[in-house]
Amino acid sequence: MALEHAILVSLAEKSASGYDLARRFDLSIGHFWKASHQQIYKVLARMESDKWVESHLVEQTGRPDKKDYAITGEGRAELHRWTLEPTPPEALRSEFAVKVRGMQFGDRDAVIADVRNRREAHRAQLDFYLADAAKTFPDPSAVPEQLHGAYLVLRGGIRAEQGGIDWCDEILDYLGAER
Amino acid sequence: MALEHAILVSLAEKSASGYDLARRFDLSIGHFWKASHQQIYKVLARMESDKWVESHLVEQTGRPDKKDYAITGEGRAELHRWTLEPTPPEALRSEFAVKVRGMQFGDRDAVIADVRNRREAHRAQLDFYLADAAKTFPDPSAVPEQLHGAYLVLRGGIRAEQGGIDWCDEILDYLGAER
DNA sequence: ATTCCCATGTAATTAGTTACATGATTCG
DNA sequence: CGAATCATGTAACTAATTACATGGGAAT
Repeated sequence: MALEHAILVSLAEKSASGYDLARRFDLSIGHFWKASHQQIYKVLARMESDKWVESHLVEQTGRPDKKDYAITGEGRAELHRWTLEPTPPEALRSEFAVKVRGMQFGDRDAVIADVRNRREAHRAQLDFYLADAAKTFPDPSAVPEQLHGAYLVLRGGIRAEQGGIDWCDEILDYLGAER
Repeated sequence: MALEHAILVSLAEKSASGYDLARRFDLSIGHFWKASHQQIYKVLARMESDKWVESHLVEQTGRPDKKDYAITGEGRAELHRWTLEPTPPEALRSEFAVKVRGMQFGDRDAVIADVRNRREAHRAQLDFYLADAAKTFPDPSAVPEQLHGAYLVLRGGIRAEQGGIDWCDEILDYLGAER
């Protein structure tokens, strides 16, 4: 499982509560690894019993207490060990592609509407990434080394979204539909 | 679950045994929806009890008997109904992206080797797709209508692999590594 | 008044993976 | 002689989703 490692990366950058992690997974990290808060709490508990992370209770007033999780030495060692392993090819699962493939057996107009929809979603995500890039990395040639990974993943996100838009455009053009 | 619908699309194109489907999922369809034979047999059984497919036994000599599965009228109706639904955004899970993001906490050379590896895998897959496209769709402007979906998905595959190569190249260049 | 944010979880279910099992035939 | 292909499954396990649960404070 790689959710553990996504959490380790996030905690190595900065300690956080389960709730914080869930929000991070809704924002930056979640764009290439989705996880629900239920899943995160469950995995955090296992990681704590494995000594990869440790928590301490932060008492708060006016809002619920929280547990702050920090990565341990063992967690950092595991993270390092993990980068030495070759990454297995990931199992693609695109319901959208299945639908495009099967459009002859369904409603052509509905599938075209779905493609337009998807195009808009890609465009919105691209705008979000571009804004993030402009703000966080105004000068790509002057990114501090510890942010190289974050920069390159953001670049990957931008490429993926632009690629998604281009494919949707090709589909719409090919089918003679309006964009 | 969308494995059902991927199977329905495949069976709508042509009847097949579970074993045949498993091979199709290793080849064309599997490039955007992976499934193991165990999973396929399990889902086929459920689909048969739901009356989406029906099977009949084909006795063979010199090799094991098999069950040929065919889509039913109800299965076709379900497939059509499914195309009317908006496709939910899919949950991305890219362990590779997590690793790139976390490379500062690991072994830089190992991650670079992993990127090169990934680039080669994309290139091999791209070659496979390009050969398939040249053979199956020599003239993209003359694709029979019932193959439009297959053509467009293959185009999507080509775009995705090329995009993957380009991203790997950007990473290697940015890190000052040889391609 | 209602909804959103903060914060953490449990329970039940479904989906998917890994390991195991069988057995004839064909190819190198 | 050993591996690959054909063919279908079961069993055990892990991962992920969905639904449920609680409760104060802040904002509209």
